[in-house]
Amino acid sequence: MHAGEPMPPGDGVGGRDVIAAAHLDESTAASVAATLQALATPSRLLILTTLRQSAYSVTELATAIGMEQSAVSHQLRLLRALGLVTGQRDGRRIVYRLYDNHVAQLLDQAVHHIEHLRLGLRDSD
Amino acid sequence: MHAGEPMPPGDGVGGRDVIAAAHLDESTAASVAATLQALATPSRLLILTTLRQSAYSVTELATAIGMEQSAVSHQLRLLRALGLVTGQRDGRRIVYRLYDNHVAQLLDQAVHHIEHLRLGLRDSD
DNA sequence: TCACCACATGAACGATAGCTCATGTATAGC
DNA sequence: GCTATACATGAGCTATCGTTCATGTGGTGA
Repeated sequence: MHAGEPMPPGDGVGGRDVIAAAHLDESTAASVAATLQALATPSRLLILTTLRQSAYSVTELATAIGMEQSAVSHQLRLLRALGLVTGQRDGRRIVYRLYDNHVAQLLDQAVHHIEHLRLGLRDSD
Repeated sequence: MHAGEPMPPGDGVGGRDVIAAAHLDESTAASVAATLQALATPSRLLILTTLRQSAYSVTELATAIGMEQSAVSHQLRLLRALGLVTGQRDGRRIVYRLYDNHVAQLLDQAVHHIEHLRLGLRDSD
């Protein structure tokens, strides 16, 4: 008798069933959280969604987003360490792009779900 | 083998094509980032993945995860404000559960993608 | 009504994040 | 070689986060 009922959270919105985030141990939770941190800040989210359209150099990114070069570089370092983007020299520039399709999908789905969630938000309490 | 090419993001795993995180304006980026912040911390991630299995009261959650009741309550307040969980009285307890299926899917897909990403991570630089 | 339980909430504190500023490193052109 | 460009990096500052501690609020049963 935990909480009343087992209550799987499905009221039928999506219908599509992914296997599970079932039961994370603390270390997995920490590592997943660390990667999600990368998506959890406006600046990095802008960097990633910009890179999702096409590859960009650091300066191009900075101007496109409206951040300073140094700030962008710092964030790119982080994103690289997390395996979300890769950089490749081209002359004196370094062209960054998303690491692979998983990153693009993670981005898309996150934005997709969150838009739906925000639509369902009432000013209840 | 996957880091080199351009990448139209529709080809891969799911087959289901979400529209795109295409070009976020700053305010959308901020709001999406705010929601993702909720998944970006070990404690909240543990709370959410626990609630994904079934509904729990605050005290149950606290013991299950190994946090203090106050800390859990603080985080639940945040998660509630973001529309990720809902609470409902049952006697003197308040039973929390995920708000809807979008939350569950967001959780699942995030964990799923990130596990794949972490598998592809080498100790490069 | 009174004690008790479950949860919420405000204040305070240490830790961390993201930015700017200044400087270092690598490539290209002269 | 020298200079300019493009990017990386370290130090430092401020703001914010997540936690704990103490206290408030609401429901329950004697």
